[in-house]
Amino acid sequence: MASCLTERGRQTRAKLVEAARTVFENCDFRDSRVRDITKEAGVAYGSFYTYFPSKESVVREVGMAVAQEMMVGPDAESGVEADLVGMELEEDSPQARSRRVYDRVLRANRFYLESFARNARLLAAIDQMALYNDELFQIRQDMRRDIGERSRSTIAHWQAEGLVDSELDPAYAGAALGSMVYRFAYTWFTFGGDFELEAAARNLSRLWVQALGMTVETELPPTRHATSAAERCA
Amino acid sequence: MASCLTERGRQTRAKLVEAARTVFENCDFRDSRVRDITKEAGVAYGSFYTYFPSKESVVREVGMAVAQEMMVGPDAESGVEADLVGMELEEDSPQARSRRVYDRVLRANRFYLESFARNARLLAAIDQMALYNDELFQIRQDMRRDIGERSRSTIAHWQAEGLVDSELDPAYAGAALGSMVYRFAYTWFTFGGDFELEAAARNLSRLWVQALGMTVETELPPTRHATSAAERCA
Amino acid sequence: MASCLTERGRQTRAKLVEAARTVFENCDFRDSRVRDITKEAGVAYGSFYTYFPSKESVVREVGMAVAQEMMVGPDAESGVEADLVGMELEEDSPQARSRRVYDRVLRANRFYLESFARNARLLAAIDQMALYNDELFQIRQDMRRDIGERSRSTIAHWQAEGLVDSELDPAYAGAALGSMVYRFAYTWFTFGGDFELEAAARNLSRLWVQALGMTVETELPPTRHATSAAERCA
Amino acid sequence: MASCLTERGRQTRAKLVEAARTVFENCDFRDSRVRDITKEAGVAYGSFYTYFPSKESVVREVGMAVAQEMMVGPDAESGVEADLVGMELEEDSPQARSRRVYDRVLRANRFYLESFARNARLLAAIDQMALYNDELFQIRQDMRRDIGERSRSTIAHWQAEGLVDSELDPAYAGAALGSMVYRFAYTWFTFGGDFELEAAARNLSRLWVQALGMTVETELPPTRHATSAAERCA
DNA sequence: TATGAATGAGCTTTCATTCAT
DNA sequence: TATGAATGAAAGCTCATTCAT
Repeated sequence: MASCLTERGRQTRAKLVEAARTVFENCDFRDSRVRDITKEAGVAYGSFYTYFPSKESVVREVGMAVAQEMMVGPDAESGVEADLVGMELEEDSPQARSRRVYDRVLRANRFYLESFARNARLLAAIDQMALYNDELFQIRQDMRRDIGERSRSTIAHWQAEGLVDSELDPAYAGAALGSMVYRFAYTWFTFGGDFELEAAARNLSRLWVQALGMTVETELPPTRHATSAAERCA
Repeated sequence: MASCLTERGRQTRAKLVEAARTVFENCDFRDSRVRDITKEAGVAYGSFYTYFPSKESVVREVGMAVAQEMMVGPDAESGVEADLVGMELEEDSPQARSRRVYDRVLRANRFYLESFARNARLLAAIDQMALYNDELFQIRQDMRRDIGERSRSTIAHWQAEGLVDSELDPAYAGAALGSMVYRFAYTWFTFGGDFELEAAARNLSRLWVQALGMTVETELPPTRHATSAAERCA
Repeated sequence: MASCLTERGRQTRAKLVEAARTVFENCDFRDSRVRDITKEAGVAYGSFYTYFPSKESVVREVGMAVAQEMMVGPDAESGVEADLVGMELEEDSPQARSRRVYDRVLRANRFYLESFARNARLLAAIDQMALYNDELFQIRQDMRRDIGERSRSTIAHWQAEGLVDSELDPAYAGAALGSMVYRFAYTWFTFGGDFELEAAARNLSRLWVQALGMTVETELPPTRHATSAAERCA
Repeated sequence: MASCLTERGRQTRAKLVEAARTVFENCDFRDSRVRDITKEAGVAYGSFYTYFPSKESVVREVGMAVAQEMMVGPDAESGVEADLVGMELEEDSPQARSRRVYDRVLRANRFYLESFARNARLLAAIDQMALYNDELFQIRQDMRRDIGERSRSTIAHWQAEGLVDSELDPAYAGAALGSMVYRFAYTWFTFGGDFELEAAARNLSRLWVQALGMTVETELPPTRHATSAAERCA
């Protein structure tokens, strides 16, 4: 596709895609006008249709790009599984393993929250579009299926190793924990909330591993504990 | 308001609200035409404006009604806290308390999932509309703040009693666990998933209490364990 | 028409006509809703159509009523001629006659301005409606023809008597002087102006008779002369 | 503004303005549909909104253009004052001055009637729109104020020179004589009338100067005098 | 390719009129 | 008669898409 374009054409196209991202972040794509995109890109109105057959098509392009971005590095959904693949090969004491799991989970979640922060508006937009855009719906569902399967298998492995509560169904647990991280981030960045990134990553990770039945040793006293101390004694 | 209308008027209005619900479930309210609503309700186009000053206003009405429905009974967001208020008054052994917490959490989550199942499409729609409808945004944010505070205070109490991991920040934990249940349900009912209600409720509840550091005794072997058994040995 | 109605019916109808007047005074009849009229009248929406086949019809009724009112007493258009009919029968010196003409003109104009003040909004509305309402156009044109003819004949008589400049064409003069009074009043009451009724009547009348070539003896120093004195010497 | 458009755009815009003029002449702007204008202009419906943000805005444009046209040359309202500015500098006998005043008044009125004849429908329309269009109302009122002041000051000067009846209040006289000419023209061209332009100009001018107390020497026997001769003896 | 004017289907809202009670 | 809900034909405005230059 890109190969059919001249250099100049490729640049114009890129400007349009970039502009579309910006515009979609600021207002729902239903409220985004082709005019807004071309203005943002600094190209003529008509040029949009030189590169895209319709407004829908640019949505698809942007949507897929964002999905891709969230998928690379730590996992797109829970921010955990992708990075954990292969972990079970290492062998040592349960405590040490738990600790290492926690560390990785923490790293993954930190990364995920950072990514999310950058793309929050767009992710929300994409998620929403999936509700009425068949193509995005499909992408979303595939992603989900994929991630679900990976989570399930990872957790199942850990169960086999006795690292994780065997009472849990790995399919449910994977979906639930992925949901936890995703929705926490979504809510925070969409509706606002008095949270900090590091504290969020630590708390989410702690909940994550404990939920599966692992124990986590004490860390430094969390940042915001002081505030809740008053409450505890009230 | 309803008192200003004749019986016939009240009926027509009700038909319109009901129709709006149906329509909003099937397509985004941006794609919902006033025509769709009146057709669904079986009334003339103009009659819509006899009862609502604008399309927006019926959204508000439906949105608030749904929010109300989800708020009654167990809590709207996490499906847990509302039902747990007052629990800390009872006194007995930690195990017994944990058990009782788990039971209540389970009951709350079961109820929540059932409610969600009934209103899934609409809830998704409302959630989405909140992104570009100021009024719904406000409702949503208020709900969230309210629920967040309740979760936080419940968890803080449990921490004070030594029932819950004191390392966690109750504000983060409350938001995260609420997100887990909400998003699990949302995803399941919106995008589909091979889950069962009872199993979902049990798994979510187990994750919920364990995440907070409580231990839960073994139950009957979960329904779907057989399936994953093969996996465990693979 | 009225005879086909019961007493109660006649009252309701009257209330509606009165309400229509009020409404038309406050906003252009195109902006007046049937709803406004029935609300003002304190009757049910549907009752309007019990008495009038359409919104247009009530306009006609109100319009004709107002036209009638302005026609009685001194003349509708110039505020002069009607009252002057028969004057030529009296015989005496030109000065005395001029004086009497002026007095009558003054009286007529005073009356006219007073009537106009009461009905200004409505008169403006009617005048405007005549532009696109055939029936009112006809009424207006007939009125005009009638008045024109009367003015013309009065002035022609005075010319025959040597009272009025024989150089003027009575048809043009009649139309012009009628226009002067009408438009002065219209502008004043519609767009506002720093005028007083008595001063206006005196000035208009003086202009009126002088325009026709009659001389008017000096009166008391006019009210607002002081202001213009400064100007005169500037 | 016009500079932002391509040549083609300028043409289309001009076609629309012209079409709007035509349409407004034939029916009240409330009855004028955007569709009528575009059809008259021979362009697509949507093109209207390429050049005007609303139906209202084209009214403003047309209204101001017409106001401008009537303002240039002799005065917009009375058709007199503008042309008379500076006259008082010349010095000679009262008769000669009166004569010159009359000549100028005549010239001004002739011009005014000619202009009015060309734009009659539109002027009526604009005048009417001013009743419910705030912007036009303002334009109208400003014009009026401006003209009123000029008339007043001119007449005041003449009074100081002893050329005009000092009994009159110049503010009233200015407004009244302006009204006379305007309304005579309006009525004639709107409702019809058996008048001729030259005769109208002469009669109006004679009335104008005589009203102010100036005397005008006899002219050639007026055109239509024959007709009224029969009357005079009747 | 790039441009921006041209197009018209489609949407919300209004409101005169009708009609069932 | 009185009532007020029901009706649906317009109308203004938007904006994705097309097209001529």
